[in-house]
Amino acid sequence: MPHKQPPVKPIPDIVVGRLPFYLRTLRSLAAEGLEITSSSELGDRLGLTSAQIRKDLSYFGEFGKQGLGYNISFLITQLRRILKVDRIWEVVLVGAGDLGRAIANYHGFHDRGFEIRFVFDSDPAKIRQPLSHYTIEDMATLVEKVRAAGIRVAMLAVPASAAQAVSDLLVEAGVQAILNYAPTSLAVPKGVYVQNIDPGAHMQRMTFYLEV
Amino acid sequence: MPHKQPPVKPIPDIVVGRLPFYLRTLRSLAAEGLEITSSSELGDRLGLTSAQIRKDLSYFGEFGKQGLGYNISFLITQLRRILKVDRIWEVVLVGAGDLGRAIANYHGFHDRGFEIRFVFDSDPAKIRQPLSHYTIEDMATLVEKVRAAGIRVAMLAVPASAAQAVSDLLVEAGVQAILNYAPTSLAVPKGVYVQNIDPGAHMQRMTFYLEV
DNA sequence: CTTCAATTGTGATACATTTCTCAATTAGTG
DNA sequence: CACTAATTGAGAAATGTATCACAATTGAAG
Repeated sequence: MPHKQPPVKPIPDIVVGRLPFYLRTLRSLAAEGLEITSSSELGDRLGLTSAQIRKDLSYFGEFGKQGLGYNISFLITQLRRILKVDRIWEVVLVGAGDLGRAIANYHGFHDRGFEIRFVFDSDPAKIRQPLSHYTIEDMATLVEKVRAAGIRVAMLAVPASAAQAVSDLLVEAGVQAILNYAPTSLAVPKGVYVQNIDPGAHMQRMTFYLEV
Repeated sequence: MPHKQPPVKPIPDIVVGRLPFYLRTLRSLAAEGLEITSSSELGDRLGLTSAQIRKDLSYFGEFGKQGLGYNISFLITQLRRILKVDRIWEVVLVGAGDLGRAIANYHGFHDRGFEIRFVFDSDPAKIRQPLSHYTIEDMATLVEKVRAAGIRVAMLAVPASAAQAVSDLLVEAGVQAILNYAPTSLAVPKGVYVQNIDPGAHMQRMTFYLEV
């Protein structure tokens, strides 16, 4: 009945990648007023098999009760701890174009463990202008400010042509995790994690399957 | 020396998912004025092994020349054909909030095979307002208009709470591919493809790896 | 108190994906 | 024309991931 402690073996990255979706689904179940769920209910909601969900969770411990299922709020707590979002990470947003603006105005990150602390842009016409409840700052001051604040997580919403240069600045400033919205590959040193968001790539992945 | 014809065996979806990134990288090489590349150059740019790139491409034919590499513009042509983006797909965008606005203003989709044809929202304050060079239309008219236009691809940029209902409308209208920006799982019938974009999930995937 | 239905966690198995390796081919060089 | 260096395509091997299947456990019902 005691649940085992943290990772003993390396966790497959593909498993890590599913955990945020488990967490998201659990929160939505909680919001519906449920207290208990099962691997098959989660699987149905997520389009995965129940076995996969149980196996994934088993990398981290024993969170369920045989015959009963999982206590939703307990599992939420565990997943938040595992993903290290049982705290708020300060984030730097670079790029105050349409996308940067949408990101700055989006209030869904806070619940998931993130809070934008700075917004930078290099366009003189934007610097010192307000954006959401931030003030856009000069990208020339990025390294010092980000480093001084100890920020380790960034969102990159600049044009592809500028992305690598900005990425280099972020790394120089001590950033270790970059969510890259620019449709280009970033070269970063070991120890820096990059996740890419490329809607065009997703679109093209779908058209492959459409009969013409 | 002849290159083989289209898929003879089922192509792993994970391979399909990488092709858009190969295409993106090839276009960027072409933009740099290069005419020839190799699997190792592509691999370096993409952070993949050369063997993986050769193996992936080999599902579709023989596009390279031993000793020489790949002709960039030829490979671009082939990938565009394979991904069926050697044409323009008309797309319906649902949701004219900050994100919908950013999507409507983004001009990067056209080059990759997509053109927004309609923008819908349900907010009376937005209906009939201009957005980029579109006019926001009443979501109540979505099914008829999308069906009449024969549109098969959608982008969904509405709040999570509305996403499933809108998805149902899109499916009813004949849409077969949905790029879902809402942080919720969609239930769709077989034959409808969904790709999810969830920046929060990407962020949480990265924090897992950060030492505290 | 026994039986039952539900459900977990996990070892074993099956399946999928990546990497390795190398024969074959190519263009360039002397 | 022979040699060399570069590079592909693909079978074989290695690795990684998902599914299966079932003992163990739980709470509820009778």
